[in-house]
Amino acid sequence: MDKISKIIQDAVFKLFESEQTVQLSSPDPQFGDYSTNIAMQLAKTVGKNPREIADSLADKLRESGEFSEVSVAGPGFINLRVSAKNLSDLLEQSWSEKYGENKDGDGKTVIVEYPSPNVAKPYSVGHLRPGNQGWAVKRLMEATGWKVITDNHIGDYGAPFGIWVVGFLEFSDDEKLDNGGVYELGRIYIRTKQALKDEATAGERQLADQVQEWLLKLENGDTEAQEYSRRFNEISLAHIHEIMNRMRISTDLELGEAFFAPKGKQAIQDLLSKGIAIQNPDGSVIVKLDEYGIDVPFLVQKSNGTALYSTTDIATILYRESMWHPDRVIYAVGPEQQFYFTQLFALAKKLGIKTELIHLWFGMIEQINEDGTREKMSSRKGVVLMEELLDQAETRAREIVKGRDVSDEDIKKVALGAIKFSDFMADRRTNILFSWDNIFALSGFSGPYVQYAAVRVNKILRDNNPKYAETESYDFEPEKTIIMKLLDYPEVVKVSARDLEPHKVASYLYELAKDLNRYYEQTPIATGDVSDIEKQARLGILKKASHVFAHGLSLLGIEVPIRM
RNA sequence: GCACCCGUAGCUCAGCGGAUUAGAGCAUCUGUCUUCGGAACAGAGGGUCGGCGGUUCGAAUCCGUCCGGGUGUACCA
Repeated sequence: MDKISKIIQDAVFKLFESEQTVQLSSPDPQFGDYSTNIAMQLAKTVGKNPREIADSLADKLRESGEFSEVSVAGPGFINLRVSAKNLSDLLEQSWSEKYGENKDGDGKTVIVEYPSPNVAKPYSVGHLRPGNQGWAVKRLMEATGWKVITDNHIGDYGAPFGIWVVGFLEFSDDEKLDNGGVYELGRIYIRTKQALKDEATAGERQLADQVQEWLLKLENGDTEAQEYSRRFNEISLAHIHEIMNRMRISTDLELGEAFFAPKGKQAIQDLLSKGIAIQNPDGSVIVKLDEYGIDVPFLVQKSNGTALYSTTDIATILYRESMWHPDRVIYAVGPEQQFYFTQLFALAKKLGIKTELIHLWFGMIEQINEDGTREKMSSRKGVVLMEELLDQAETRAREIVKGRDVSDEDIKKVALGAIKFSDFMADRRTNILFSWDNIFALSGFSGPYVQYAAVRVNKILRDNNPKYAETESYDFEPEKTIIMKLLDYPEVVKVSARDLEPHKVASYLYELAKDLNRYYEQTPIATGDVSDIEKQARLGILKKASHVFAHGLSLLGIEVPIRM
């Protein structure tokens, strides 16, 4: 596509001495393979009517000999056709082992933070998106020439700890905890949150005070508190790692809030001494951000002296700055924290941090109520756990392949493919309505549909041993749609990485899969009376398609099974 | 109140660096089928792109405004 737009660009320059960038689009096939509305865009600056401009450009483009057909339509669209043979040559020229990747990142360093679950409760679908999309963004950064460091910023500090200890002492015991593990911790957490709520409505704050006391104890190095913290975190971390393993995501680092809390306290002292932060009479510490248009002061330390999220996050920014000098940091965190992050980023600016800080937020996962309204999924109403989701997906995948020779490994790939792909169906910011049928979709716009197309391609390649062939005499006409689609891939990766929108890769892969399924339906590859040249030429295209499938799916954290 | 997000087919969602006839999946209906693997393919019906106004030769897309829904708005994370 670059090459084609460059040809037009040159023609535009020669005729009108304009450097207006040419945008190509894919029109309805009846009009052409590519089209551009450059003539309309030039009309104003050139001072001629668009139709006239289009006509003279079209003449010039015909002279170039690169197009099999050039026509002008409507108010001044230039529609172009390129022969399949030319497109095939173009693909061959731009092909490499790293087809699709680029160097846009220029070796700069980016830290991607995900999935950062809290230790307080079992891993729920609430953290599906940060983990899944965070991983995809990491992969996109890698594919576009960034040096990537990933960090699991675990929520292993702060209020949840206090809530746990209070709840554990009040509603649980050693035996229950030993038997229930992380699920018992989850129960304790929910139960205690409820008790705190009831207490608050009754105008009391006994439990709330106890929660804060335990936090203070922990910060002051009380051995009992530290022992509780160690015990609870150990249980939770093992669980988090198990789920991340099943989701096939990992991070380079795992520096949680607990790690940064002491550093945070120190950082706050520095801010105070520099006069950036202000201590209120009640002991709490704030930073004013009026000059950034934010009139709510940023609370960075509670009145009882304990740390909160902002405290540890400031320390995290400073720590990363000193360790890695990142050019960019991406936080894969839910949308509820948008305001918090605008505050945090404003403070970073105030501290002179130059790093590009990005809050990669996602639409919420909602559930549908009986009255048809939608509502955010919450622990209060009963969340779906990640473990449950993975189990169910595997069970369903297993039922489908019953009686076929499919490995357990492959079943898991399909199950995971279904879950992950469904998360990429919509734009990152769109709220997702949780439904078991959507998330396990096996046909239509779904992970398994794409995986299936890839598996078919690979099977044909395995059975037919593609080898280099002289394809000069072959016109590639039946493969034209697929070749054009394959030519689009690098641009898709580029834009997807630029916008941090993995779902664009997903849409693309679906379209490629669809084109391929249609292609098999009407074009024999290695059956019937297909000549050797045809066969090898077709296998050559399939080989490239196979690469793009594997590459694109891997950007989404999805693997291609052997059989399914 | 203010800030941000959302409103496109019965449902779930694309498209929104303007442009030739607004797309996909699911659901419904009809075909293809002794398959290089049917988790497939071909086709049908279904839309005042929330309302109004503006910019433009041209608006689902940009701007304004109103309506409806969601989220956030310092001692939670």
